Amino acid sequence: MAVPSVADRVAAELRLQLAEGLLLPGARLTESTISEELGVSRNTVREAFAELAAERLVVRHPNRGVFVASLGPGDIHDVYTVRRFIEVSALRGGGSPERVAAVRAAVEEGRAAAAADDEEALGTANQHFHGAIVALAESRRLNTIMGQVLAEMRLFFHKATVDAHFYRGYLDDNEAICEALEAGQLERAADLLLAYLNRSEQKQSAVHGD
Amino acid sequence: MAVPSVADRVAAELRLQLAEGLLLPGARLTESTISEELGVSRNTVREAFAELAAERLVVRHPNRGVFVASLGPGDIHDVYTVRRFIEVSALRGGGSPERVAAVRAAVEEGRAAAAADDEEALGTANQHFHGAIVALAESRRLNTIMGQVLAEMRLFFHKATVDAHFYRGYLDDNEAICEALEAGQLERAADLLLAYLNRSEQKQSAVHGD
DNA sequence: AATCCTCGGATTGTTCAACAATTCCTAGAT
DNA sequence: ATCTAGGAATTGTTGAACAATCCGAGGATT
Repeated sequence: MAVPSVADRVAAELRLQLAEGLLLPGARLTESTISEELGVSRNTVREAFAELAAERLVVRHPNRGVFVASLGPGDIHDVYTVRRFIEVSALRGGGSPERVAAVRAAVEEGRAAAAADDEEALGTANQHFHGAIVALAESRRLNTIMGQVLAEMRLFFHKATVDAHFYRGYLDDNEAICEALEAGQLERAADLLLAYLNRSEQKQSAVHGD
Repeated sequence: MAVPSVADRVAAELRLQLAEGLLLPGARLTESTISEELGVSRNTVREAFAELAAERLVVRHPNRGVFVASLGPGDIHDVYTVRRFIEVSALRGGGSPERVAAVRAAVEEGRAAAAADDEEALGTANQHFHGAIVALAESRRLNTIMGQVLAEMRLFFHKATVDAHFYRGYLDDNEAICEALEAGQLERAADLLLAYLNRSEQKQSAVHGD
């Protein structure tokens, strides 16, 4: 029951292609093309665009069309500001044992990916880790906000992952943060996470525009 | 230039009616009615609905229609959780003199409204106050998130404002928080705000369902 | 009387076709 | 080289149509 609407499925398909890196930032999405490509009406594509635009994955230029969102230096800082606010607060608040276990699971997922030399899996494991931190707060709204932010970041992380060992250095950070969390040293964990985010932002803005 | 699209104008009109309390939570919005009422196509109304649904002002029940969002007890707690995370972090981070001045301005706006016995204005002044706190962070994304949260709250605050002096008690809280901020006592300001939010949540969940 | 069933009526989900408005590109004129 | 005028292409919006789904009102059954 409760089959997702066609518009939702189109949006999901586009989200997938965006995450996959098939559609690069700045690329144009023409309604008619997608319409016939997916075998749906132009109007339905339009509704899907509205969804994606609300999630900031796509930008609408009136009368010009929709384009894959491309984040400038200002946006990168902005995204990290949101992450600092939400993730650090969540970590400082701690969480139930199950939620803490989920954080630990994400760390192990990262280790496994590193052992298998799977950079792709390493990246998603890292995102799971930060998602699990926000999930500590048990807030539906914060979870969706974080989900959108992570989706936004996937958009321009593709450039970064060219550097094979990009996420490698984060493994120990995650481990340390997780240990502090498990030990109940919330302030310390929060400080570690904050430092991590600051470093990550610097790296990112170094890779991208100035 | 850059005339907003018709769909945007419809969405804006509905947003207005929602904030105004003309459309109460749970009310149904039929496409055809709004369509002829505003003299636009049903398809356009549909796009407007997509916008509002993304802002959580409205919920879509598949094949049943869209309804004005109504927040249950869990949602109230959730909204306050988001506010605690974002507002407190923003306050703790301080801001530029101009942004601090904006917070002060919101406090004075509240005082003026109280002097004029205008409960309506008092409510919006209070929202300006909290908006100004988030604005300290100078983050576009945090501002829009906060805007959506405040819009969500306006939806069910109408019940509360029946009590004529509901916001009255907040005036001194805001004053104290603002003074601490101006004095650079950020931790103290953050503590005050946190206490305020906790009290406010209790009041709200007392007024609404258990 | 209460429950179940069926059948219309109404509304949503989706498509299609059309047209105005706008942008972009190109070719020609100055 | 710059400017202007067309013209093609795309978006924005409308209107109508139809299938799918939901809801309520009676009727039949126990």
